[in-house]
Amino acid sequence: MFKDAARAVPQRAASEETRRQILDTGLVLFREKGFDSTTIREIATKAGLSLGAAYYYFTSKEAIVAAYYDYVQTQHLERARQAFETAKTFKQRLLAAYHTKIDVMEGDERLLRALFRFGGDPDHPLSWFGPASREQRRLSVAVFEEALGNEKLPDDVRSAAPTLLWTLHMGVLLYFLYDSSPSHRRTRKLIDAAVDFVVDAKRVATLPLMRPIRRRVLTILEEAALLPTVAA
Amino acid sequence: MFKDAARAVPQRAASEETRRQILDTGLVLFREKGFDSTTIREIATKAGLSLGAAYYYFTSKEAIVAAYYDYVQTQHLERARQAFETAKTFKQRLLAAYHTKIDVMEGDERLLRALFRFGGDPDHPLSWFGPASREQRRLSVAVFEEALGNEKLPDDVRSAAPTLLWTLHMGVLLYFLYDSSPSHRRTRKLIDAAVDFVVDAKRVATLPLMRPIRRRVLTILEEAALLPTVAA
DNA sequence: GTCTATAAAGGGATAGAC
DNA sequence: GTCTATCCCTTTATAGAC
Repeated sequence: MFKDAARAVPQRAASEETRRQILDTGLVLFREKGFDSTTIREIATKAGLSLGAAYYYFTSKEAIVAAYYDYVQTQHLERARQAFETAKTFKQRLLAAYHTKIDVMEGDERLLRALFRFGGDPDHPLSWFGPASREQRRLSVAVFEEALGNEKLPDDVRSAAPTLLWTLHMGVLLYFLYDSSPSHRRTRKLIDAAVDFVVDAKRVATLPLMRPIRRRVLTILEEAALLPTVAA
Repeated sequence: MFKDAARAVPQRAASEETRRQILDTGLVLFREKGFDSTTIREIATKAGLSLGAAYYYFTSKEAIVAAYYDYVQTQHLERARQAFETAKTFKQRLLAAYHTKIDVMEGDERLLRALFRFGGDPDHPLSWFGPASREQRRLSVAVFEEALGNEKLPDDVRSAAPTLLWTLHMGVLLYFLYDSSPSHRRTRKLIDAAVDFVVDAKRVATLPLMRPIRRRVLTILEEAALLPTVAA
């Protein structure tokens, strides 16, 4: 994830091994004790390395968490695709897209909180919306693009939908982070309800009658640069 | 803002003066150099005090930024109320509520980014949604409650609206933080467009016909604990 | 209650030797 | 690639002046 997540692109297998060692150790500790309470010194020691060595592989503590999100992204795409194969309806595909994301992240809340922490600050390289994380975001949005499949949609909706679904997904993640219900039941329920809403909204928004209103809303969002621009 | 924003409730006027001195100096430096690059040592020195004195008044660096948000809150309420006095329509009141918030914060983006940074992490005392900031949030929502004025609204809408408007306001703030257009023109335009949308949405949502759908959506949000519960 | 001076623990990040 | 040493910072703590 993000610029400088790794300082070195390791050349040898041994080096790749060391990197993985630091990452895994770091994740274990982050999960156990949270982000703040875990020190790089501790990670390095537990991984059998010196402090400096850890910094050779990761430019900062955050970079370790960022690398974790790369993993989440890969996993999400993989699991979602798998689910898409058997999902018949649009609704089922949407449900799969959202639920698989939570599946991947379940158990890692403390870690994710650390990640989320830097998201709001545009100055920060780990910002959710900043230029440094563009590629990450693109991959994240792409899953929702795949979820649309070959659903018949007006052009403007098709081009806006992935970003809108991704935005909803950010909201769900935020909810997830605060959700202390057993097995994240509340998050699961919220996803189900949200997907129902999306399906309804899609039905209404794609009515020919609704085109002018829809265009007006989408134009506002485009002008605000909140959506990729549609060719007029 | 938040628990422990100030360690001491000052007793003497002189002491209040010192506190203000630290706060002001801190804000100047934060604005100039950002949050990370400013040290408490520097704040203390420039304010003509010892390091210990700074810590006597503020438990942490964040606490200084948090104190700034107290000021934003106070200013927002004051300016919004002033604008409400001359605002005739619902739309004008909404516009006032959103624009005055930006008015107060304009020029302080770097500072706000530092604040925002901790918002997403529920473990953090400065979280936007956590229990520690409950009172702050209540005050922040209250402005939007006042914006509703004596507008005629169904009970369920009236009780949900302030929180919904506040949520929109959080979105606007996020946009604001990323908005580098001159004079934040884009943010201003977005607010105008969003308020138009809200006014339309209100019109539609309060149609007697829409009651069942409205109830369904509000119930989902209530069950997700995203809204204060309405008496059935 | 307000503040100075000072020390020390602890951790992020970096420089430079090997 | 890896290590040690070091810097600088936050934060806590303490002793005492006024």
